[in-house]
Amino acid sequence: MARKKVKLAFIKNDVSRKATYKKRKKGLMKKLSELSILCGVEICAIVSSPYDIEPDVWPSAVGVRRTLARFQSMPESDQSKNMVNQENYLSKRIQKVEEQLEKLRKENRDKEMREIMYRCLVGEKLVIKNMSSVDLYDFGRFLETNSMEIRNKIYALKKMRIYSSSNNTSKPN
Amino acid sequence: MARKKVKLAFIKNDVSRKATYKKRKKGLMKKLSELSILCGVEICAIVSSPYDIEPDVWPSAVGVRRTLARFQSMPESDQSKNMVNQENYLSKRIQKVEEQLEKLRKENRDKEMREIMYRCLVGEKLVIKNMSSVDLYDFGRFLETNSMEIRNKIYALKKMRIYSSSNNTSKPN
DNA sequence: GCAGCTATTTTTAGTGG
DNA sequence: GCCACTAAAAATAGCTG
Repeated sequence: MARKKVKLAFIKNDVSRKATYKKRKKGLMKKLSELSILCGVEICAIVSSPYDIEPDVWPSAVGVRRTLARFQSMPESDQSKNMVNQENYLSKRIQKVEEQLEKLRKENRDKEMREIMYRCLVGEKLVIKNMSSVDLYDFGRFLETNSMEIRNKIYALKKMRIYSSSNNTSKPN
Repeated sequence: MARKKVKLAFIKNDVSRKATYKKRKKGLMKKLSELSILCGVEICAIVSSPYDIEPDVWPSAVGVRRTLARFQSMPESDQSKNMVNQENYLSKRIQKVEEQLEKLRKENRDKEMREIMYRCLVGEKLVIKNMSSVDLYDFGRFLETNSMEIRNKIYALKKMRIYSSSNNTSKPN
């Protein structure tokens, strides 16, 4: 699903088949994890491939057997309260770290916008011309939400320039 | 993953949890199908949810039993060798996210320094005066490691200013 | 509750080191 | 073979009828 659309058929090329397998297995495991965490459902999966001698199992041999047991309609229940706790604990940590990440990303974006602003003030007219459309869009939004602050800033800067240029002969060269 | 980023945590709202479950189960089944077709591997999955009385299985009850039979016929030690349990999987993700965080922090630092630089160029003399000693130290290091780039930048900026100010009457006011 | 819509996020095919 | 990157493709959260 990228760069090129692939046909839904066995990939003949050994190298790319293996590469695809590894990438997609990873993605699949992530999806399994997300579904079980988001919705609190019991899932198991087994992937037997020629690339790994042993099959990959989700979430664990025990979990698989447990879910299998239910599948075969034989009641057998909770032995892994412990695991659920760990799961909760770890997903909370992920959540926390991802929140930090998100915050930092926002800050980062803001700093970028500030840099662009200053570069404009400094006279780099090309800055905006060379921005990608996505960045331009963001910059527009940034300007909207910060217009007051920026106007004040620009005003202050102009005053400073006027002051400094009337002090020393600012005649270009 | 759309309209809004969702936190990786149990969805408390019953309605949206069910909706998410149905959408994601569909997506998961599609992914399972694609992986098995593209790479010719044997996969099975079982999803037991409170929303469906019968668990959903992929690819079919027969296929599941076949894969499971193979899985169960191997010694237990082998079964758990390749186990991808929540704990391992999630801690790997945490690790990765924390790496991203670190990278972003570095970028952030860099952007701050750039902002300071531009603010200096723009004429805000007070910037440096008001910096904390820690920041000043960092800024010094930033200047050292980027001096060449900065010198070039400043040179270019000076030329631009001269050009633009000799073009339009840059008389203050 | 469910089916369809899209803005947005996430996944991934191809690529180069 | 593995990792990081990026453009393109796919999945999906929140909405609407």
